[in-house]
Amino acid sequence: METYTNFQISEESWEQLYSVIPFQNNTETVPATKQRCQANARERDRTQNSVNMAFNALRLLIPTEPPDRKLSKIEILRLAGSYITHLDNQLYTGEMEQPCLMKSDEYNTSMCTFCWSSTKKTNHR
DNA sequence: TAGGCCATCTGGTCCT
DNA sequence: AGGACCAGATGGCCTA
Repeated sequence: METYTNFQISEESWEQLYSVIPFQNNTETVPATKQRCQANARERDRTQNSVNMAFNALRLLIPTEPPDRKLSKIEILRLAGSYITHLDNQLYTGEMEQPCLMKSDEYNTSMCTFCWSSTKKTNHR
């Protein structure tokens, strides 16, 4: 049994589609399928406009080296958590005099990723 | 080629 | 009832 749900179908295309797809019962199956496709479209829209935009916004707040480094979603979440910890450390230890001691896996140093990143920025000036 | 990542679909649950 | 949210499944793309 083939499925026809992997298409993005515009509202205008539905009438055309009804005549092509061999639905068993046009009065019941088609409206249900149409509802499903509408739900799919909403979900697509939600993922693109809500979830992904939120990830993009969060990404902009995370300093990396290089700054435009591509991060996956899981990396964004993990680094955001690390960054919060880093900022928390900074809050309690004062300014950048004392880099916090979280280990950076990324650079294999004893300095945390964000202290490392801001040190590199400073050195470039 | 295997593994990671992502978009999309789907059905279930919750909320208004 | 309909929409939002969520998690699991699936298939495609990319990279080491």
